[in-house]
Amino acid sequence: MTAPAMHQRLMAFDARPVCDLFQAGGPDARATDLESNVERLPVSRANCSTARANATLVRAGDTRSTVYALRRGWAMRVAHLSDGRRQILGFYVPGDLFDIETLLVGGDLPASFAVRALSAVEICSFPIETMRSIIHGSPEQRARFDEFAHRQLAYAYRRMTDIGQRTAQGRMAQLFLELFERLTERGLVRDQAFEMPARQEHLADALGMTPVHVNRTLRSLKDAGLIEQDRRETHIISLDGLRAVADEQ
Amino acid sequence: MTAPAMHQRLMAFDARPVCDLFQAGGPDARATDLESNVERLPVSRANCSTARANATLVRAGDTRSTVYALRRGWAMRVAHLSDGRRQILGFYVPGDLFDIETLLVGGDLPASFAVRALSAVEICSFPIETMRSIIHGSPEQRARFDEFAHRQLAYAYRRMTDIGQRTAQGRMAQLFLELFERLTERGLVRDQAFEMPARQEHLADALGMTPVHVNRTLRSLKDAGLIEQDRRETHIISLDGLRAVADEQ
DNA sequence: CGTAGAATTGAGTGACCTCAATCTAAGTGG
DNA sequence: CCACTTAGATTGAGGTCACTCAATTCTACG
Repeated sequence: MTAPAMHQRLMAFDARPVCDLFQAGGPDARATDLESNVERLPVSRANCSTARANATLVRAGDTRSTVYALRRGWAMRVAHLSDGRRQILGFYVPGDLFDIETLLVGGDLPASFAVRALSAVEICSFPIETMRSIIHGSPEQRARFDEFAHRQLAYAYRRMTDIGQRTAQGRMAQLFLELFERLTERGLVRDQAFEMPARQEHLADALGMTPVHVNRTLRSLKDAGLIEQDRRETHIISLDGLRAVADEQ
Repeated sequence: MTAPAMHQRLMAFDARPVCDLFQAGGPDARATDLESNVERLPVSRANCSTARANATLVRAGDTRSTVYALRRGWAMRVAHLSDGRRQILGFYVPGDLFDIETLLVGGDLPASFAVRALSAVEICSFPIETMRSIIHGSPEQRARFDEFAHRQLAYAYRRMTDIGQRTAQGRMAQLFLELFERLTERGLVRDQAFEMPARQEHLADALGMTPVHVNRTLRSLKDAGLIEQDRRETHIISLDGLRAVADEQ
């Protein structure tokens, strides 16, 4: 399929629902059914695909012409160091758009950081030009996108503060609270519990600590009666307690 | 002065040169004279003001209607914790625009993080509406702004990686290299040396370490013959050596 | 000079790391 | 249905990087 033809096909279906993802998702956007927010996106299945855990979705250094929506599973933005160390810059959960920063750079600037699947994922790709025309077409869409960019920056700043200033327990609590909020917006939290495919190893790389220490930190949070973990589910027992730890440490 | 009147006055002078600040500043933008890039901005002096070191330029929680250009001195974006700890999220150097993320949020969302003067500063303020109309008026300006936002995010991600993964020496080297590059773009580097008003205390808060340890880390970099510090000047002796430390540690 | 802010240095401590072993759960093939 | 495998979680012991506290020296500036 030639590039123009693909462009045309994607423009054909109603693109508006996709852009609902831009919405920050206020209280009224909360869904009662798990993943319903994602499921109701009438996206053409043709441009959707799956990838297994650990697959590289966006390679650092590639020039990009696509943005993605994550429909199932988790993904992560990763900075790799030459000696194998890595920093997870952020997690993407179902319903998130990713690599959308591409839209911010005019030319064909290469991606600075990779995006990799954390679990098995189902993603949906859109030509950058489609997205760009959507954004440029309407001030409201533009505003949503701007707010999206602003959010990314705010999350990065908060995580930076966590890693730089907080103890292991404080960082962990902050991360759980962030995920709790984001997943709540997406309707992916039930009874203060949510599915979390991230391994202790991932938490370690996201919070700037070792897997071993993540384990001990989690234990202390469990012993304090703040959280529980069962299988792949994380349960927040005491939201207030977790907030206290997050603030103080 | 009423708000509309102020708006009108600011729209009167040629706003284009101000927006040159949006330019990333490629190799051809390099100036030979110190601060000439900043000095040649024909900005109305009427909306310029000065502040002394440590003054709060943007308070966290305030709703904002202004963006700023930094003409002299350094400023910093700061996240404050309840118990007095703080994380410096980034430094602003002469020629930088700041609090411009305001433009990203449509409503009157309050600023998430404060901006404070690091040294005595001279700043220049613009009503947000002026900036907004400039950006919306031209695709090129819009693209410059987008690239600006993208840069902010990239810097934040890099710093996060530094704090999370690198040793004290690696972080310090990375920071010096970033400042070196940015100040070079602004023509504020001469003989691989630049003026740096940031105290060890500031470096500590930016890199997630204590002032005492910053001191010892600086000493080790000096002893290794990588940098020198004299008065308020920081001199990069071995750019390659510093890069090696930055990459490996 | 005298004073205050900043930098420097020493000594002791603790949070977090490293290395390495063990345990658990969930496949997988016979 | 059960050995076998493997990824992940857990625990222990010991080391170290960076922190805390506190004293001293330097530097700028009135």
